Amino acid sequence: MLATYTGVPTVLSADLGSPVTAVEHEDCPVTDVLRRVGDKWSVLIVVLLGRSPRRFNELHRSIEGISQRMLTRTLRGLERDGLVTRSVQPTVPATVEYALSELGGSLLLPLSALTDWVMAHNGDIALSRGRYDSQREDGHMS
Amino acid sequence: MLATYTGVPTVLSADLGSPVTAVEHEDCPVTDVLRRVGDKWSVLIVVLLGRSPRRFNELHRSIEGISQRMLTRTLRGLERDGLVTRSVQPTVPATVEYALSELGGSLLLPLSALTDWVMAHNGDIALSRGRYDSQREDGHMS
DNA sequence: CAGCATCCACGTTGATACTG
DNA sequence: CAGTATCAACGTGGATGCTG
Repeated sequence: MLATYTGVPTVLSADLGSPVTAVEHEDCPVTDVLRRVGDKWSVLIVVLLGRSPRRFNELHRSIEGISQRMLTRTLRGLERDGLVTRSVQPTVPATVEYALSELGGSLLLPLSALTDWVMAHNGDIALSRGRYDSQREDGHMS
Repeated sequence: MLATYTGVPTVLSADLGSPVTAVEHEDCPVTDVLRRVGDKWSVLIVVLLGRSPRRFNELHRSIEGISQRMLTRTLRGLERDGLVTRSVQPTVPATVEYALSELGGSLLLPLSALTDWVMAHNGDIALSRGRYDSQREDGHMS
């Protein structure tokens, strides 16, 4: 089931300037997607919509703690990038359904690779943090 | 070369509360790593250290535009999580070498999955943005 | 129901100056 | 060389009130 991939990570063979310039870093499409993935709500919304399409308030109720403003903003961003589709039914009052696009669906796979890694190494990270933090608090003598 | 994986993305089968509570979202180790991956410098530093270990100022020169403060902060964060190792040579003045740990190296694979996805679909995203933006500016009539 | 507009708090990042 | 300390700017996210 788990193919233990042994090749060289492609990030290591990517062509980077030396030094990496500020513009290169800022204009890089990867940087761009990483920012999106790192924001507070995008991934959660993508995952939820990956399970089933939902209307605006349905989504709002699915996520405790998200403000209306941020739900709107995040959905607009995802829609703009083509990851999410927005369809308005001309009922009164209006009904709007959000769904994952094919592009958005394809993002779930690399996303899963990342979340699987976290679940596998989460314990190591916690241990490392524990060690690091305890070394500072008790005297941090050389 | 490219194994077209057809299984169900594991993020979709992950157990989530309904609604997802604020605490669940905040305490989730995945959320945590996503924030790190989404910050401005972490991934770049991980990739650079994945190519070769470097000293502090070496790293500083490798990345145009990063401030000394942010380089320090980012390295501390990566070290705390156990992704990067820091070794001090007792020379005068001190020499400090940073390197990717085994854990950090293992992160390069899921990271590559993500960056590969971006390189493959970058064009789609750009097109979608173009369409979205032009629809708003020219009159956005119904 | 599905938003937008406004104002505000906070966290992240950057600039600058200084140190073992 | 490899940092720390302080202050300032900016962007993200939240609260509240209003609307087609």
